[in-house]
Amino acid sequence: MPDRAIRPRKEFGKTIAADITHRLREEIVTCGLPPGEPLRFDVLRERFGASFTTLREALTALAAEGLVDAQEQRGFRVAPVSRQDLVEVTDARVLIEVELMRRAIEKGDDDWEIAVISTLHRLKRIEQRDPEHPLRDPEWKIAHRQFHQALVSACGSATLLAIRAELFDRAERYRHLSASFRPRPRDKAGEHQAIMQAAISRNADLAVQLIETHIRSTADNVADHAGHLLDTE
Amino acid sequence: MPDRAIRPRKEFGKTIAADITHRLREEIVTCGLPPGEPLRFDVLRERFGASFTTLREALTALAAEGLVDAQEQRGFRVAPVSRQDLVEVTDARVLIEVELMRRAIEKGDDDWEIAVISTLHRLKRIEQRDPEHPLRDPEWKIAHRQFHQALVSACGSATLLAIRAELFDRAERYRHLSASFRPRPRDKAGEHQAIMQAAISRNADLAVQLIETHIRSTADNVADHAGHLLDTE
DNA sequence: CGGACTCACATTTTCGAAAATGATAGCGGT
DNA sequence: ACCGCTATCATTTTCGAAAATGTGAGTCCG
Repeated sequence: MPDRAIRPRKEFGKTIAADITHRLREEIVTCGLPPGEPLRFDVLRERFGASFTTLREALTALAAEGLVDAQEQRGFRVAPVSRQDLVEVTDARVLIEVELMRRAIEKGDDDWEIAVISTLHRLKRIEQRDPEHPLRDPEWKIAHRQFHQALVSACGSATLLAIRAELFDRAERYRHLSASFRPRPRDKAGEHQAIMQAAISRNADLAVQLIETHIRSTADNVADHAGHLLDTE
Repeated sequence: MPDRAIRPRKEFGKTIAADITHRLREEIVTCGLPPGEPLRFDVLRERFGASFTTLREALTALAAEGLVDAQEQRGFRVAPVSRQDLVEVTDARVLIEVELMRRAIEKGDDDWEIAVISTLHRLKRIEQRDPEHPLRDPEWKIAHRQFHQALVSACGSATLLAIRAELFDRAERYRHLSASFRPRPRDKAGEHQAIMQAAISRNADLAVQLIETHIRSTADNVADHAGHLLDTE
Protein backbone atom coordinates (compact mmCIF):
# COMPACT_ATOMS: atom_id res chain seq x y z
CA MET A 1 0.00 0.00 0.00
CA PRO A 2 1.27 3.47 -0.77
CA ASP A 3 2.80 5.42 2.04
CA ARG A 4 0.69 8.47 2.56
CA ALA A 5 3.26 10.49 4.42
CA ILE A 6 5.73 10.41 1.58
CA ARG A 7 3.22 11.79 -0.92
CA PRO A 8 1.73 14.93 0.58
CA ARG A 9 0.39 16.36 -2.65
CA LYS A 10 -1.26 14.00 -5.01
CA GLU A 11 -4.77 15.18 -4.57
CA PHE A 12 -5.75 16.37 -8.03
CA GLY A 13 -3.83 15.98 -11.22
CA LYS A 14 -1.15 13.47 -11.74
CA THR A 15 1.42 15.91 -13.00
CA ILE A 16 2.05 19.25 -11.37
CA ALA A 17 1.89 20.96 -14.75
CA ALA A 18 -1.64 19.67 -15.40
CA ASP A 19 -2.66 20.71 -11.92
CA ILE A 20 -1.28 24.22 -12.36
CA THR A 21 -2.99 24.49 -15.73
CA HIS A 22 -6.28 23.63 -14.07
CA ARG A 23 -5.84 26.07 -11.21
CA LEU A 24 -4.70 28.88 -13.47
CA ARG A 25 -7.69 28.33 -15.74
CA GLU A 26 -10.01 28.62 -12.78
CA GLU A 27 -8.41 31.85 -11.64
CA ILE A 28 -8.66 33.34 -15.09
CA VAL A 29 -12.26 32.41 -15.88
CA THR A 30 -13.41 33.72 -12.50
CA CYS A 31 -11.45 36.92 -13.10
CA GLY A 32 -9.43 36.29 -9.95
CA LEU A 33 -6.68 37.13 -12.38
CA PRO A 34 -8.21 40.05 -14.25
CA PRO A 35 -8.10 40.41 -18.05
CA GLY A 36 -4.88 41.93 -19.32
CA GLU A 37 -3.01 41.21 -16.08
CA PRO A 38 0.68 40.52 -16.71
CA LEU A 39 1.66 37.04 -15.58
CA ARG A 40 5.18 37.38 -14.19
CA PHE A 41 7.03 34.27 -13.28
CA ASP A 42 8.27 35.30 -9.87
CA VAL A 43 4.72 36.19 -8.83
CA LEU A 44 3.25 32.96 -10.18
CA ARG A 45 6.11 31.03 -8.66
CA GLU A 46 5.20 32.30 -5.25
CA ARG A 47 1.46 31.89 -5.70
CA PHE A 48 1.51 28.36 -7.14
CA GLY A 49 4.75 27.00 -5.77
CA ALA A 50 6.04 25.64 -9.03
CA SER A 51 9.18 26.30 -11.01
CA PHE A 52 9.65 28.45 -14.11
CA THR A 53 9.44 25.60 -16.55
CA THR A 54 6.35 24.02 -15.09
CA LEU A 55 4.56 27.35 -15.08
CA ARG A 56 5.66 27.99 -18.63
CA GLU A 57 4.15 24.70 -19.71
CA ALA A 58 0.82 25.58 -18.09
CA LEU A 59 0.79 29.04 -19.64
CA THR A 60 1.54 27.63 -23.07
CA ALA A 61 -1.41 25.26 -22.82
CA LEU A 62 -3.73 28.08 -21.76
CA ALA A 63 -2.44 30.24 -24.59
CA ALA A 64 -3.55 27.54 -27.02
CA GLU A 65 -7.00 27.69 -25.41
CA GLY A 66 -7.21 31.44 -25.86
CA LEU A 67 -7.25 32.30 -22.17
CA VAL A 68 -3.67 33.55 -22.08
CA ASP A 69 -1.86 35.85 -24.45
CA ALA A 70 1.75 34.89 -25.20
CA GLN A 71 3.90 37.84 -26.21
CA GLU A 72 7.13 36.33 -27.41
CA GLN A 73 10.14 37.45 -25.43
CA ARG A 74 7.89 39.68 -23.36
CA GLY A 75 6.10 37.13 -21.27
CA PHE A 76 2.49 36.18 -20.80
CA ARG A 77 -0.62 38.01 -19.71
CA VAL A 78 -4.23 37.11 -19.12
CA ALA A 79 -5.99 37.41 -22.47
CA PRO A 80 -7.59 40.85 -22.65
CA VAL A 81 -11.33 41.25 -23.04
CA SER A 82 -12.94 43.42 -25.68
CA ARG A 83 -16.26 44.03 -27.36
CA GLN A 84 -14.97 42.33 -30.48
CA ASP A 85 -13.88 39.24 -28.55
CA LEU A 86 -17.19 39.10 -26.71
CA VAL A 87 -19.09 39.26 -29.97
CA GLU A 88 -16.93 36.59 -31.57
CA VAL A 89 -17.13 34.20 -28.65
CA THR A 90 -20.88 34.64 -28.34
CA ASP A 91 -21.36 34.19 -32.03
CA ALA A 92 -19.17 31.07 -32.21
CA ARG A 93 -20.94 29.57 -29.22
CA VAL A 94 -24.34 30.06 -30.82
CA LEU A 95 -23.17 28.45 -34.04
CA ILE A 96 -21.75 25.37 -32.34
CA GLU A 97 -24.01 24.95 -29.34
CA VAL A 98 -27.15 25.20 -31.44
CA GLU A 99 -25.92 22.46 -33.74
CA LEU A 100 -24.87 20.23 -30.85
CA MET A 101 -28.22 20.76 -29.14
CA ARG A 102 -30.02 19.48 -32.22
CA ARG A 103 -27.79 16.46 -32.46
CA ALA A 104 -28.09 15.63 -28.79
CA ILE A 105 -31.87 15.85 -28.93
CA GLU A 106 -31.85 13.54 -31.91
CA LYS A 107 -29.42 11.01 -30.50
CA GLY A 108 -29.90 11.27 -26.75
CA ASP A 109 -30.84 8.07 -24.96
CA ASP A 110 -32.14 7.36 -21.47
CA ASP A 111 -28.79 8.05 -19.86
CA TRP A 112 -28.69 11.43 -21.52
CA GLU A 113 -32.16 12.35 -20.20
CA ILE A 114 -31.13 11.25 -16.74
CA ALA A 115 -27.94 13.32 -16.91
CA VAL A 116 -29.84 16.43 -18.01
CA ILE A 117 -32.48 16.07 -15.33
CA SER A 118 -30.08 15.27 -12.51
CA THR A 119 -27.59 18.02 -13.30
CA LEU A 120 -30.41 20.56 -13.42
CA HIS A 121 -31.78 19.26 -10.13
CA ARG A 122 -28.39 19.66 -8.53
CA LEU A 123 -28.07 23.15 -9.95
CA LYS A 124 -31.41 24.19 -8.50
CA ARG A 125 -30.55 22.81 -5.09
CA ILE A 126 -27.39 24.86 -4.99
CA GLU A 127 -29.24 27.92 -6.22
CA GLN A 128 -31.55 27.82 -3.20
CA ARG A 129 -28.65 28.50 -0.89
CA ASP A 130 -27.99 31.98 -2.25
CA PRO A 131 -30.57 32.91 -4.87
CA GLU A 132 -29.26 36.45 -5.21
CA HIS A 133 -25.65 35.79 -6.11
CA PRO A 134 -25.26 32.30 -7.53
CA LEU A 135 -22.11 33.09 -9.48
CA ARG A 136 -20.21 33.80 -6.30
CA ASP A 137 -20.63 30.18 -5.30
CA PRO A 138 -17.93 28.02 -6.87
CA GLU A 139 -20.18 24.99 -6.59
CA TRP A 140 -22.91 26.74 -8.55
CA LYS A 141 -20.42 27.49 -11.27
CA ILE A 142 -19.43 23.83 -11.49
CA ALA A 143 -23.02 22.64 -11.47
CA HIS A 144 -23.94 25.20 -14.12
CA ARG A 145 -21.12 24.03 -16.35
CA GLN A 146 -22.14 20.41 -15.87
CA PHE A 147 -25.77 21.09 -16.74
CA HIS A 148 -24.89 22.76 -20.02
CA GLN A 149 -22.33 20.06 -20.71
CA ALA A 150 -24.95 17.37 -20.11
CA LEU A 151 -27.39 19.01 -22.49
CA VAL A 152 -25.10 18.53 -25.48
CA SER A 153 -23.14 15.52 -24.26
CA ALA A 154 -25.08 13.11 -26.49
CA CYS A 155 -24.15 14.93 -29.70
CA GLY A 156 -21.71 12.20 -30.67
CA SER A 157 -18.63 14.33 -31.43
CA ALA A 158 -15.85 14.58 -28.89
CA THR A 159 -14.11 17.02 -31.22
CA LEU A 160 -16.97 19.49 -31.21
CA LEU A 161 -17.54 19.01 -27.49
CA ALA A 162 -13.94 20.01 -26.83
CA ILE A 163 -14.31 23.14 -28.93
CA ARG A 164 -17.56 23.91 -27.17
CA ALA A 165 -15.91 23.55 -23.77
CA GLU A 166 -13.17 25.97 -24.73
CA LEU A 167 -15.66 28.59 -25.85
CA PHE A 168 -17.70 28.02 -22.70
CA ASP A 169 -14.66 28.86 -20.58
CA ARG A 170 -13.87 31.95 -22.56
CA ALA A 171 -17.48 33.08 -22.16
CA GLU A 172 -17.40 32.37 -18.45
CA ARG A 173 -15.03 35.28 -17.94
CA TYR A 174 -17.65 37.58 -19.37
CA ARG A 175 -20.33 36.00 -17.21
CA HIS A 176 -18.29 36.96 -14.19
CA LEU A 177 -17.81 40.51 -15.40
CA SER A 178 -21.51 40.74 -16.06
CA ALA A 179 -22.50 39.34 -12.67
CA SER A 180 -20.37 41.85 -10.76
CA PHE A 181 -22.19 44.78 -12.29
CA ARG A 182 -25.69 43.60 -13.02
CA PRO A 183 -28.07 45.21 -10.55
CA ARG A 184 -30.43 42.25 -10.27
CA PRO A 185 -29.86 38.68 -11.37
CA ARG A 186 -31.98 37.59 -14.25
CA ASP A 187 -34.17 34.54 -14.10
CA LYS A 188 -31.55 31.97 -14.96
CA ALA A 189 -33.35 29.25 -13.03
CA GLY A 190 -36.45 29.64 -15.17
CA GLU A 191 -34.42 29.64 -18.36
CA HIS A 192 -32.61 26.46 -17.41
CA GLN A 193 -35.87 24.75 -16.52
CA ALA A 194 -37.42 25.69 -19.87
CA ILE A 195 -34.38 24.48 -21.80
CA MET A 196 -34.42 21.16 -19.98
CA GLN A 197 -38.09 20.62 -20.69
CA ALA A 198 -37.73 21.46 -24.37
CA ALA A 199 -34.76 19.10 -24.65
CA ILE A 200 -36.35 16.18 -22.86
CA SER A 201 -39.57 16.53 -24.83
CA ARG A 202 -37.43 16.49 -27.98
CA ASN A 203 -38.66 19.86 -29.14
CA ALA A 204 -35.48 20.75 -31.01
CA ASP A 205 -36.64 24.05 -32.49
CA LEU A 206 -37.74 25.39 -29.14
CA ALA A 207 -34.65 24.16 -27.30
CA VAL A 208 -32.39 25.72 -29.87
CA GLN A 209 -34.18 29.02 -29.69
CA LEU A 210 -34.01 29.06 -25.90
CA ILE A 211 -30.31 28.19 -25.91
CA GLU A 212 -29.52 30.96 -28.35
CA THR A 213 -31.40 33.51 -26.27
CA HIS A 214 -29.71 32.21 -23.13
CA ILE A 215 -26.26 32.65 -24.67
CA ARG A 216 -26.90 36.02 -26.21
CA SER A 217 -28.41 37.53 -23.08
CA THR A 218 -25.05 37.26 -21.33
CA ALA A 219 -23.40 39.25 -24.07
CA ASP A 220 -26.12 41.88 -23.86
CA ASN A 221 -25.75 42.07 -20.11
CA VAL A 222 -22.04 42.68 -20.32
CA ALA A 223 -22.49 45.35 -22.93
CA ASP A 224 -25.15 47.03 -20.80
CA HIS A 225 -23.56 46.82 -17.37
CA ALA A 226 -19.85 46.29 -17.79
CA GLY A 227 -19.18 47.92 -21.12
CA HIS A 228 -16.76 50.34 -19.54
CA LEU A 229 -14.44 47.43 -18.79
CA LEU A 230 -14.20 46.45 -22.42
CA ASP A 231 -12.54 49.53 -23.79
CA THR A 232 -9.47 49.57 -21.62
CA GLU A 233 -7.42 47.75 -24.22
CA MET B 1 3.63 49.79 -49.47
CA PRO B 2 0.48 47.96 -48.45
CA ASP B 3 1.28 44.55 -47.15
CA ARG B 4 0.00 41.78 -49.30
CA ALA B 5 -2.98 39.91 -47.96
CA ILE B 6 -0.93 36.77 -48.05
CA ARG B 7 2.50 36.45 -46.61
CA PRO B 8 4.01 33.26 -47.92
CA ARG B 9 7.14 33.75 -45.91
CA LYS B 10 6.53 32.95 -42.30
CA GLU B 11 8.81 34.67 -39.89
CA PHE B 12 10.83 32.16 -38.04
CA GLY B 13 9.81 32.02 -34.46
CA LYS B 14 11.62 34.24 -32.08
CA THR B 15 11.59 31.71 -29.32
CA ILE B 16 12.99 28.24 -29.75
CA ALA B 17 9.87 26.74 -28.24
CA ALA B 18 7.62 28.38 -30.85
CA ASP B 19 9.96 27.26 -33.57
CA ILE B 20 9.98 23.66 -32.35
CA THR B 21 6.21 23.72 -32.07
CA HIS B 22 6.01 24.78 -35.68
CA ARG B 23 8.46 22.17 -36.93
CA LEU B 24 6.85 19.39 -34.92
CA ARG B 25 3.43 20.33 -36.27
CA GLU B 26 4.75 20.10 -39.81
CA GLU B 27 6.26 16.68 -39.18
CA ILE B 28 3.06 15.37 -37.66
CA VAL B 29 0.75 16.84 -40.27
CA THR B 30 2.78 15.37 -43.12
CA CYS B 31 2.97 12.01 -41.31
CA GLY B 32 6.74 12.27 -41.18
CA LEU B 33 6.00 11.31 -37.61
CA PRO B 34 3.35 8.65 -38.11
CA PRO B 35 0.13 8.49 -36.07
CA GLY B 36 0.53 6.73 -32.75
CA GLU B 37 4.33 7.11 -32.80
CA PRO B 38 5.74 7.48 -29.28
CA LEU B 39 7.54 10.79 -28.84
CA ARG B 40 10.48 10.04 -26.57
CA PHE B 41 12.51 12.91 -25.32
CA ASP B 42 15.90 11.39 -26.11
CA VAL B 43 14.93 10.99 -29.75
CA LEU B 44 13.35 14.42 -30.06
CA ARG B 45 16.29 16.00 -28.29
CA GLU B 46 18.62 14.63 -30.91
CA ARG B 47 16.37 15.41 -33.84
CA PHE B 48 15.49 18.98 -32.88
CA GLY B 49 18.44 19.98 -30.75
CA ALA B 50 16.44 21.38 -27.89
CA SER B 51 16.29 20.55 -24.21
CA PHE B 52 13.69 18.54 -22.33
CA THR B 53 11.75 21.51 -21.10
CA THR B 54 11.59 23.30 -24.41
CA LEU B 55 10.37 20.15 -26.12
CA ARG B 56 7.83 19.60 -23.39
CA GLU B 57 6.44 23.07 -23.95
CA ALA B 58 6.03 22.40 -27.65
CA LEU B 59 4.38 19.05 -27.07
CA THR B 60 1.96 20.57 -24.58
CA ALA B 61 0.88 23.18 -27.11
CA LEU B 62 0.34 20.54 -29.77
CA ALA B 63 -1.61 18.42 -27.31
CA ALA B 64 -4.01 21.33 -26.87
CA GLU B 65 -4.41 21.42 -30.65
CA GLY B 66 -5.26 17.74 -30.81
CA LEU B 67 -2.20 16.68 -32.80
CA VAL B 68 -0.42 15.10 -29.86
CA ASP B 69 -1.74 12.78 -27.20
CA ALA B 70 -0.43 13.43 -23.68
CA GLN B 71 -0.45 10.36 -21.47
CA GLU B 72 0.31 11.64 -18.04
CA GLN B 73 3.44 10.16 -16.52
CA ARG B 74 3.86 8.03 -19.62
CA GLY B 75 4.98 10.62 -22.10
CA PHE B 76 3.59 11.85 -25.38
CA ARG B 77 2.75 10.26 -28.70
CA VAL B 78 1.48 11.46 -32.04
CA ALA B 79 -2.31 11.51 -31.84
CA PRO B 80 -3.60 8.25 -33.31
CA VAL B 81 -5.89 8.24 -36.33
CA SER B 82 -9.17 6.38 -36.45
CA ARG B 83 -12.34 6.18 -38.47
CA GLN B 84 -14.21 7.91 -35.69
CA ASP B 85 -11.71 10.77 -35.57
CA LEU B 86 -11.79 11.14 -39.34
CA VAL B 87 -15.58 11.33 -39.31
CA GLU B 88 -15.60 13.87 -36.48
CA VAL B 89 -12.96 16.12 -38.02
CA THR B 90 -14.63 16.03 -41.42
CA ASP B 91 -18.01 16.71 -39.91
CA ALA B 92 -16.75 19.60 -37.78
CA ARG B 93 -14.93 21.11 -40.75
CA VAL B 94 -18.07 21.06 -42.85
CA LEU B 95 -20.08 22.71 -40.11
CA ILE B 96 -17.61 25.53 -39.60
CA GLU B 97 -16.14 26.02 -43.04
CA VAL B 98 -19.57 26.19 -44.68
CA GLU B 99 -20.64 28.92 -42.29
CA LEU B 100 -17.41 30.88 -42.74
CA MET B 101 -17.69 30.57 -46.52
CA ARG B 102 -21.12 32.19 -46.42
CA ARG B 103 -19.91 35.01 -44.22
CA ALA B 104 -16.82 35.65 -46.31
CA ILE B 105 -18.89 35.82 -49.50
CA GLU B 106 -21.20 38.27 -47.81
CA LYS B 107 -18.50 40.48 -46.30
CA GLY B 108 -15.56 40.04 -48.65
CA ASP B 109 -14.19 43.23 -50.21
CA ASP B 110 -11.78 43.87 -53.06
CA ASP B 111 -8.76 42.76 -51.07
CA TRP B 112 -10.49 39.48 -50.34
CA GLU B 113 -11.20 38.84 -54.00
CA ILE B 114 -7.61 39.62 -54.87
CA ALA B 115 -6.34 37.27 -52.16
CA VAL B 116 -8.56 34.44 -53.39
CA ILE B 117 -7.55 34.90 -57.00
CA SER B 118 -3.85 35.31 -56.35
CA THR B 119 -3.55 32.35 -53.97
CA LEU B 120 -5.33 30.13 -56.49
CA HIS B 121 -3.05 31.38 -59.24
CA ARG B 122 -0.02 30.56 -57.19
CA LEU B 123 -1.41 27.13 -56.40
CA LYS B 124 -1.97 26.36 -60.05
CA ARG B 125 1.53 27.45 -60.98
CA ILE B 126 3.01 25.09 -58.44
CA GLU B 127 0.71 22.32 -59.59
CA GLN B 128 2.13 22.47 -63.10
CA ARG B 129 5.52 21.40 -61.84
CA ASP B 130 4.35 17.95 -60.78
CA PRO B 131 0.70 17.43 -61.69
CA GLU B 132 0.71 13.81 -60.60
CA HIS B 133 1.85 14.15 -57.01
CA PRO B 134 1.18 17.65 -55.74
CA LEU B 135 1.02 16.64 -52.09
CA ARG B 136 4.65 15.57 -52.18
CA ASP B 137 5.66 19.16 -52.82
CA PRO B 138 5.87 21.12 -49.57
CA GLU B 139 5.26 24.34 -51.45
CA TRP B 140 2.04 22.99 -52.90
CA LYS B 141 0.89 22.13 -49.41
CA ILE B 142 1.56 25.68 -48.22
CA ALA B 143 -0.11 27.22 -51.24
CA HIS B 144 -3.10 24.91 -50.82
CA ARG B 145 -3.47 25.91 -47.19
CA GLN B 146 -3.24 29.57 -48.08
CA PHE B 147 -5.86 29.33 -50.80
CA HIS B 148 -8.39 27.75 -48.46
CA GLN B 149 -7.42 30.22 -45.76
CA ALA B 150 -7.95 33.12 -48.15
CA LEU B 151 -11.40 31.87 -49.12
CA VAL B 152 -12.76 32.28 -45.60
CA SER B 153 -10.42 35.02 -44.38
CA ALA B 154 -13.07 37.72 -44.76
CA CYS B 155 -15.54 36.00 -42.42
CA GLY B 156 -14.88 38.53 -39.67
CA SER B 157 -14.19 36.15 -36.78
CA ALA B 158 -10.61 35.49 -35.71
CA THR B 159 -11.97 33.02 -33.17
CA LEU B 160 -13.65 30.85 -35.76
CA LEU B 161 -10.71 31.18 -38.13
CA ALA B 162 -8.41 29.79 -35.44
CA ILE B 163 -10.71 26.84 -34.87
CA ARG B 164 -10.93 26.28 -38.59
CA ALA B 165 -7.14 26.31 -38.91
CA GLU B 166 -6.82 23.69 -36.19
CA LEU B 167 -9.29 21.39 -37.90
CA PHE B 168 -7.57 21.97 -41.24
CA ASP B 169 -4.29 20.75 -39.77
CA ARG B 170 -5.90 17.69 -38.25
CA ALA B 171 -7.49 16.90 -41.61
CA GLU B 172 -4.21 17.38 -43.43
CA ARG B 173 -2.83 14.27 -41.81
CA TYR B 174 -5.61 12.29 -43.42
CA ARG B 175 -4.98 13.99 -46.75
CA HIS B 176 -1.44 12.69 -46.61
CA LEU B 177 -2.58 9.18 -45.76
CA SER B 178 -5.04 9.35 -48.60
CA ALA B 179 -2.50 10.63 -51.12
CA SER B 180 -0.03 7.84 -50.40
CA PHE B 181 -2.53 5.18 -51.34
CA ARG B 182 -4.82 6.71 -53.91
CA PRO B 183 -4.00 5.21 -57.32
CA ARG B 184 -4.69 8.35 -59.33
CA PRO B 185 -5.04 11.91 -58.07
CA ARG B 186 -8.47 13.37 -58.37
CA ASP B 187 -9.14 16.63 -60.12
CA LYS B 188 -8.32 18.99 -57.30
CA ALA B 189 -7.32 21.76 -59.66
CA GLY B 190 -10.76 21.79 -61.24
CA GLU B 191 -12.48 21.77 -57.86
CA HIS B 192 -10.43 24.71 -56.62
CA GLN B 193 -11.14 26.67 -59.77
CA ALA B 194 -14.89 26.08 -59.42
CA ILE B 195 -14.89 27.08 -55.77
CA MET B 196 -13.02 30.27 -56.56
CA GLN B 197 -15.44 31.23 -59.30
CA ALA B 198 -18.49 30.56 -57.15
CA ALA B 199 -17.00 32.64 -54.33
CA ILE B 200 -15.98 35.59 -56.46
CA SER B 201 -19.33 35.66 -58.22
CA ARG B 202 -20.94 35.66 -54.76
CA ASN B 203 -22.87 32.50 -55.40
CA ALA B 204 -22.98 31.39 -51.79
CA ASP B 205 -25.16 28.33 -52.20
CA LEU B 206 -22.97 26.91 -54.93
CA ALA B 207 -19.71 27.73 -53.16
CA VAL B 208 -20.93 26.11 -49.99
CA GLN B 209 -22.01 23.00 -51.81
CA LEU B 210 -18.66 22.72 -53.60
CA ILE B 211 -16.72 23.20 -50.39
CA GLU B 212 -18.69 20.52 -48.62
CA THR B 213 -18.11 18.06 -51.45
CA HIS B 214 -14.43 19.01 -51.53
CA ILE B 215 -14.04 18.32 -47.82
CA ARG B 216 -16.03 15.10 -47.78
CA SER B 217 -14.24 13.61 -50.75
CA THR B 218 -11.02 13.44 -48.75
CA ALA B 219 -12.72 11.47 -46.04
CA ASP B 220 -14.18 9.11 -48.62
CA ASN B 221 -10.78 8.67 -50.23
CA VAL B 222 -9.14 7.72 -46.98
CA ALA B 223 -11.88 5.26 -46.16
CA ASP B 224 -11.52 3.72 -49.63
CA HIS B 225 -7.77 3.60 -50.01
CA ALA B 226 -6.20 3.81 -46.59
CA GLY B 227 -8.88 2.29 -44.42
CA HIS B 228 -6.53 -0.46 -43.32
CA LEU B 229 -4.43 2.16 -41.52
CA LEU B 230 -7.32 3.31 -39.41
CA ASP B 231 -7.96 0.15 -37.46
CA THR B 232 -4.54 -0.32 -35.94
CA GLU B 233 -5.49 1.49 -32.76
C1' DC C 1 16.63 71.33 -25.19
C1' DG C 2 16.14 67.10 -27.93
C1' DG C 3 17.63 62.80 -29.86
C1' DA C 4 20.44 58.82 -29.99
C1' DC C 5 23.48 55.86 -27.78
C1' DT C 6 25.22 52.97 -23.94
C1' DC C 7 25.01 50.41 -20.04
C1' DA C 8 22.86 48.29 -16.05
C1' DC C 9 18.76 46.07 -14.49
C1' DA C 10 14.61 43.31 -14.70
C1' DT C 11 12.46 39.52 -16.87
C1' DT C 12 11.97 35.87 -19.84
C1' DT C 13 13.81 31.80 -21.97
C1' DT C 14 16.78 27.81 -22.19
C1' DC C 15 19.51 24.25 -20.36
C1' DG C 16 21.17 19.80 -18.13
C1' DA C 17 21.16 17.69 -13.69
C1' DA C 18 18.35 15.60 -10.15
C1' DA C 19 13.99 13.68 -8.41
C1' DA C 20 9.83 11.08 -9.33
C1' DT C 21 7.40 7.66 -11.61
C1' DG C 22 6.22 3.58 -14.47
C1' DA C 23 7.90 -0.71 -16.55
C1' DT C 24 10.35 -5.02 -16.18
C1' DA C 25 12.91 -8.84 -14.78
C1' DG C 26 14.32 -11.81 -11.10
C1' DC C 27 13.44 -13.98 -6.73
C1' DG C 28 10.90 -16.52 -3.16
C1' DG C 29 6.96 -18.43 -1.11
C1' DT C 30 2.64 -21.15 -1.50
C1' DA D 1 3.74 -23.63 -12.00
C1' DC D 2 1.74 -19.36 -10.44
C1' DC D 3 1.20 -15.26 -7.98
C1' DG D 4 3.03 -11.49 -5.47
C1' DC D 5 6.86 -8.81 -4.06
C1' DT D 6 11.16 -6.30 -4.66
C1' DA D 7 15.01 -4.30 -6.88
C1' DT D 8 16.64 -2.33 -11.04
C1' DC D 9 16.31 0.12 -15.10
C1' DA D 10 14.36 3.32 -18.54
C1' DT D 11 11.78 7.39 -19.06
C1' DT D 12 9.33 11.25 -17.80
C1' DT D 13 8.82 15.25 -14.90
C1' DT D 14 10.52 18.97 -12.05
C1' DC D 15 13.81 22.20 -10.50
C1' DG D 16 16.93 26.34 -10.00
C1' DA D 17 20.92 28.21 -12.18
C1' DA D 18 22.69 30.37 -16.32
C1' DA D 19 22.13 32.57 -20.87
C1' DA D 20 19.44 35.57 -23.78
C1' DT D 21 16.58 39.34 -24.44
C1' DG D 22 13.80 43.51 -23.68
C1' DT D 23 13.44 47.96 -20.92
C1' DG D 24 14.55 52.21 -19.06
C1' DA D 25 17.63 55.57 -17.03
C1' DG D 26 21.35 58.29 -17.62
C1' DT D 27 24.76 60.56 -20.55
C1' DC D 28 26.87 62.65 -24.36
C1' DC D 29 26.74 65.22 -28.45
C1' DG D 30 24.44 68.46 -31.96
